[in-house]
Amino acid sequence: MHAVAAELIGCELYVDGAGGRIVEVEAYHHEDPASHGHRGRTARNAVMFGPPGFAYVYRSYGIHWCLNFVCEEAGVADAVLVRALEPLAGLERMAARRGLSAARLLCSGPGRLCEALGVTGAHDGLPLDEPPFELRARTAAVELVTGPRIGITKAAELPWRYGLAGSAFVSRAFPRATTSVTRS
DNA sequence: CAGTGGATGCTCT
DNA sequence: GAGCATCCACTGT
Repeated sequence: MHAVAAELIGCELYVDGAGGRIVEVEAYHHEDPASHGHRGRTARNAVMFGPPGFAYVYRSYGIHWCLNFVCEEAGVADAVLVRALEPLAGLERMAARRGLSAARLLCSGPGRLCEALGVTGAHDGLPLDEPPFELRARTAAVELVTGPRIGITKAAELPWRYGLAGSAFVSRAFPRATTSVTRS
């Protein structure tokens, strides 16, 4: 799961052609109290318990949608929350859906990103390697930043938030940033 | 800038 | 009935 999180930074994600480079994600482990999968399978999190490579989409605070990548084999509810993208394609459609034009704010947050890409509960359980999704692996090594996850109360100290070092499109700056370089 | 509070709906206790 | 893996507008410096 951490390997998947680190691997996703720098990849490109599109939904119906709109999207960009993944610059921020968070890892959620099945034994992690902050994870939706921690308390066992329910109607909402059922997709987390399925095979990897599928989208787990849930409603957040009654208002926003959040998109996760399911990791690990079926039965192990690990997932990676996609928190921010650097917009690269479909800028006009994303701006229209967000009611904004500032590229900076189009996809810099899990709720914003889903609104910009048009991701909703209808995408829950869909495979991420087939339309409307498109996922492109990165072609070069990237420099990673890690830090505590955002907006949670349980296990808030775990440094399981991953970012692309120096990106202006992360949802929030990484405090006390420690960096590391991945392989491509 | 930083900090606060409201919107809003669904899931789980 | 509480508690959210959020965002935005508004306040006061």
